[in-house]
Amino acid sequence: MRIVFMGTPDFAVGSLAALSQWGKHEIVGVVTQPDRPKGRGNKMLMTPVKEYALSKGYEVYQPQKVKTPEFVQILRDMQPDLIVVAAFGQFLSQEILSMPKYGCINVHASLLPKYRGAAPIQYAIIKGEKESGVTIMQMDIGMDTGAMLDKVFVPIGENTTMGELHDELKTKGAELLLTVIDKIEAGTAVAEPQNNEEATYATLLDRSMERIDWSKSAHEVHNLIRGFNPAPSTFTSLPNGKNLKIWCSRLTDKTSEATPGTVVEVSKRSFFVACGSGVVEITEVQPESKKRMPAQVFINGRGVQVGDVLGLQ
RNA sequence: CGCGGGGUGGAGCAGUUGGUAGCUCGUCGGGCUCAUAACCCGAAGGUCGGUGGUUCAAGUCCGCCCCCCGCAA
Repeated sequence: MRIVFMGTPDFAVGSLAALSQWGKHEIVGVVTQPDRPKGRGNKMLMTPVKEYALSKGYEVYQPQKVKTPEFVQILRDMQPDLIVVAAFGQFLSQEILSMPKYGCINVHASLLPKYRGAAPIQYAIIKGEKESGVTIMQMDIGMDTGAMLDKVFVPIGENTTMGELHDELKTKGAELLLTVIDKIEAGTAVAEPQNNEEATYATLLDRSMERIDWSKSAHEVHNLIRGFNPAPSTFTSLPNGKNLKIWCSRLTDKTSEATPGTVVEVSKRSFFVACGSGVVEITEVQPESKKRMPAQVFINGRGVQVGDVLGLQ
């Protein structure tokens, strides 16, 4: 069948690459977000999906809005039998949803109806979930509200980071996508409606969430740190007023009455910070203007001492 | 030309008003120990990012270049 793929970040590349390598169906177009100025120097950067699509020689489209009559016509000219969407970042209109013979399906990185929305992988970890997964659904006009076609489950360990979970969901999601497409083509796919009562939302991440609130519990702090690793990462402030990114932590069974944010112990390999309840061990950091480094190395350079209080500014 | 911070032995840092380059760790050798990421003794290892310049003298001052990073979008 003729497939149009819509996606933007690295997560979507997993699905596009799987379709490409599969080779069973023709990818007649790839739609992704427009290039935007990003990073130091504000250079224009293409999306990961565009980069991959170009390397495979696919036609790439980057409309500001797919809903415009102009782009809808372009889509129609592609004569898609199926539209596959993965972390695209734009809403589709009913006109587009009903265009392909087999409809539009979405690869979503959570166990719907939980964590509908933009940042499902981060939220699953921040909320301390023990399990997440990928859901493939038929799209409808709502945000991740369509009937579910299939799911794959992935366990989340105590120290699993967002990056690790992301990579696993990307792979598992891509595999699942191929089996679902087979079922759709064979007419054996079964769509199960979502229970809206159980829906939760993973709203867009907000910059202010990156600052660690040490008055929260050690579990919450640890979940935030690993949920934001490797992006956008969390930070706190040092006594000298400079910021310190916190990349990696471990839970401990220590306790402390010290003010939250206080460095209560500095060992050779890491340092320990008091939280609202419990103590977290910090194992990897990044000072301003420096590369990320193991806490051990930071300590060697006299980065922290017992008694320092983090997060005061 | 978005704003800003850095490049000093393998790593992370210090280096004051320009005048023999230090610290913590690692590495190597030796010792102690049931043992160790612990402790003790000793050793190796640096043209101070590059390039011009000022000076009797530059890691330290000035110009240009290269690389790295934080913030903002």
